[in-house]
Amino acid sequence: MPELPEVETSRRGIEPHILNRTVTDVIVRQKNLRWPIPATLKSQLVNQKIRQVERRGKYILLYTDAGTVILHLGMSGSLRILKQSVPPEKHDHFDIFFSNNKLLRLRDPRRFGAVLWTKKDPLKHKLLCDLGPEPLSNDFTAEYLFAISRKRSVAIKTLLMNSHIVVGVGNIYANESLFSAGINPKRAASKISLNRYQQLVNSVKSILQLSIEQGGTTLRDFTQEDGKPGYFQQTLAVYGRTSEPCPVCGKPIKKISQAQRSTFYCSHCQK
DNA sequence: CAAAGGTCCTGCTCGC
DNA sequence: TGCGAGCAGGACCTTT
Repeated sequence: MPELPEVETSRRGIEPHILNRTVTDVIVRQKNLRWPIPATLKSQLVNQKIRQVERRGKYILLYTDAGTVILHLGMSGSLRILKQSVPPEKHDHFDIFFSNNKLLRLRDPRRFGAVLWTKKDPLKHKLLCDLGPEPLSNDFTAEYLFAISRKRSVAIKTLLMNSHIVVGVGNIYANESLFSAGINPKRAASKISLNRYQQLVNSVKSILQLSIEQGGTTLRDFTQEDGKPGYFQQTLAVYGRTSEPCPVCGKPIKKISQAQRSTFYCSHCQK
């Protein structure tokens, strides 16, 4: 489910319910996610107040005075705020209970997500310390992408999805951004001009920003039991549209595989 | 061989 | 030769 817009929307959705609330209990039903949920998490977290709810890339960070919970939603994870009386379902692996009779519940059928705990600055954690810039920040520029790509033979789409280059651009938005910028996803990253990188950076920023705004409207109420994401109902130009007409030129959208992910593009509009 | 919104890890090649 | 960077492929899982 989650690309950056949904992770950010999830962060915004849970924040008002848990900020400054005290953890009263932690329940782990299935500890085997991407990595095991630490056995000591409950003893570390209970009685702590959530001091900040932040995001770095697709990681959500719950800061307390004792340490920080690092959450990742993987491919299929979602977070809900629920009353404590709501019974868990099959893939509800992890709950944090709060003093306001609510709980934060992680559901993740494929279990590619993660729940970790660190006592040090989470931005120095192994998984976070080498991440690239936030795509919506001023650090993500055409000059940056141009410079970092000079010796890269990988396809631009693969580069764009590399979280060590820039965080938060998942498969949907890599496809959509490249279409919007008119760049062929197979093009070697080293063979793209500064001007075209400017187009790409503009596209990434505007598409992610729009998606966050849409996610914000559809995911606003996290207290409901079915907080289903809806932002991807938005009109996508190429993603998932194999053989459909390109919205610009009408030629059929092509589907190929790159780095074991599906790529959708228009061979006429994207060079 | 099915594909799905993620990304870490391993092992290889290449260039200095 | 040794070393690091870059890269491809495999791995992790369940559901439709």
